[in-house]
Amino acid sequence: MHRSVRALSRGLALINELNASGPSNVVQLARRTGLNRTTCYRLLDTLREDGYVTFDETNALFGLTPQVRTLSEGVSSRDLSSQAALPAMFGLLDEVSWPSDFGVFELGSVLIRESTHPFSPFSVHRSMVGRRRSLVRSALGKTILAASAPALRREMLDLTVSLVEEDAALAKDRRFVDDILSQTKKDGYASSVGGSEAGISAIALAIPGGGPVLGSLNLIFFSSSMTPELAAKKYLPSMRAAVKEIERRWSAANKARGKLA
Amino acid sequence: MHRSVRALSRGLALINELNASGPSNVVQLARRTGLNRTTCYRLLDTLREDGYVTFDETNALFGLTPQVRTLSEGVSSRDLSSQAALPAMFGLLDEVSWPSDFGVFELGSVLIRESTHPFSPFSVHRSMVGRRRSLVRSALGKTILAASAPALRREMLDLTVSLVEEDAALAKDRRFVDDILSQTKKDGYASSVGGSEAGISAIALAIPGGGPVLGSLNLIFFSSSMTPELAAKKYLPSMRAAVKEIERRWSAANKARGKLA
DNA sequence: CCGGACGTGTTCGCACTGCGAACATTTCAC
DNA sequence: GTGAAATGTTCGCAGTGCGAACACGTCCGG
Repeated sequence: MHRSVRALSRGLALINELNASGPSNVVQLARRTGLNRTTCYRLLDTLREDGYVTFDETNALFGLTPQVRTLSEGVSSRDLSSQAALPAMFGLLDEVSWPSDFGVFELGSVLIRESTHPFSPFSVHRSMVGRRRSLVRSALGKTILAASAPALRREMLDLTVSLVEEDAALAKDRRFVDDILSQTKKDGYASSVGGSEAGISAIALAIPGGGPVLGSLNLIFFSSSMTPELAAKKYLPSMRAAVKEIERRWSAANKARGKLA
Repeated sequence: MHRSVRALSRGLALINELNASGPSNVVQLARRTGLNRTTCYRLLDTLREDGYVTFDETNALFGLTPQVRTLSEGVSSRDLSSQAALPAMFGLLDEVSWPSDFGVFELGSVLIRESTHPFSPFSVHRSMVGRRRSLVRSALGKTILAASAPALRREMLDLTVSLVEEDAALAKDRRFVDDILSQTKKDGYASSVGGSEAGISAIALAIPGGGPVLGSLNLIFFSSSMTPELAAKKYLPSMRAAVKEIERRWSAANKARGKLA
């Protein structure tokens, strides 16, 4: 068995933090990552030498350079669902201005695969892709649950119970889950208010895609600017169109793949 | 002075390699990064524990997970020019199917900021963002040169001479540079055949954006499928429309920014 | 059938890397 | 003008991370 390399984990945590919070000074970074301040200096210097980080001398701020994208850029090309989703999400962003995320079920929660957060004038977050949302509390998760066949749904909930500690109780609560299902089916969409973060609401649609549900698409907005009901009234048609387009691209991509194989 | 942390640099090199080449076995990774094989195991195990890497046991292949995008996703949101470019590039991809890159001049060469490579059915490369192209040999670079005012152009070339060893001779060659300018101005676009990679051609347009040139946009295609002249005939109108849209979004974004400041 | 080329996975002792307490200095609020 | 909170640097030592070496499976050509 190989031991793990502490210095690498720590360096990546730093990049993560810089990415999530933007340019920061050393003390902030040290506090938020829990690292010793000197250790931060050393790691940041390394990242700077390698071209991933810049240092603004006048304000003593460290920030990421576009080069960090050499670490991840190729990943999405392997993922057909994301490839299908992102172009449609840009279309949606053009129409409604609010950001949206595309997520898939994985290991008991929803993994966000693509996002137009960085491109929306109303975005609060910097980084969404790779983060997770609750299966039973987020709009993204609830709509996937409601769109799945009962047997598959059971499996998903079981996974949540065993893998996601903070959702285990809710996922076991039959009543709670049934309420999600009936509410979502009645409305035709799922919603959440202040779920992942105070002041932020979302509505979401599942992407059926033929077989087992592909994933789901949400739309994020400020709770103060409108209720989920109003958002649904204004934006559901656009979202439905986006879902349709994702399904179209998805099946087109699959067909192209079939030819190769 | 802080010394640098070798383990971190090595780990990042591994991610880079995985990103550029896709899932690989340990020996390939060790060879390509120049690391000891055991060191690779140790670093990869660390990355796996942290969720950045998966291991396919049956084929003994290591690959990146979508989580690596938590390292970089937020970066583009700070960069207005990229924010303006990507949506337009998706539109272009929809029309022509060939991938394109958006690049800006930096430190004597062109830094690729956005790319639709991962989304094109014809893409050869996995990862383009963050890589660099020659100022004097790539289509992307030549069109920026031709679109810049003489004084600025001189400065750019000087930077290239002093910072980019392999281009220094060409950048100093007055005749060579003049040829680039007259050719590009005559055609209305710049091109390259097999410049960065054998069998790959490109044509490119500058994005003026009012003041000093914003950057440039290229279109990539197989040299065997058509000549640059033919590509220009077929695709220049679409590219020009994309350039227009980028400029539009750019000035809109700047206006919005002005209001905040 | 056997050697040797090439792959995977693991062990372990030691050197040197990376750690962080401690110190010097500046900035700023009150 | 004084204290609280930054930034930036030094340096001796613990222990992390290193990689040579080992064990094993598989494929291929002579």
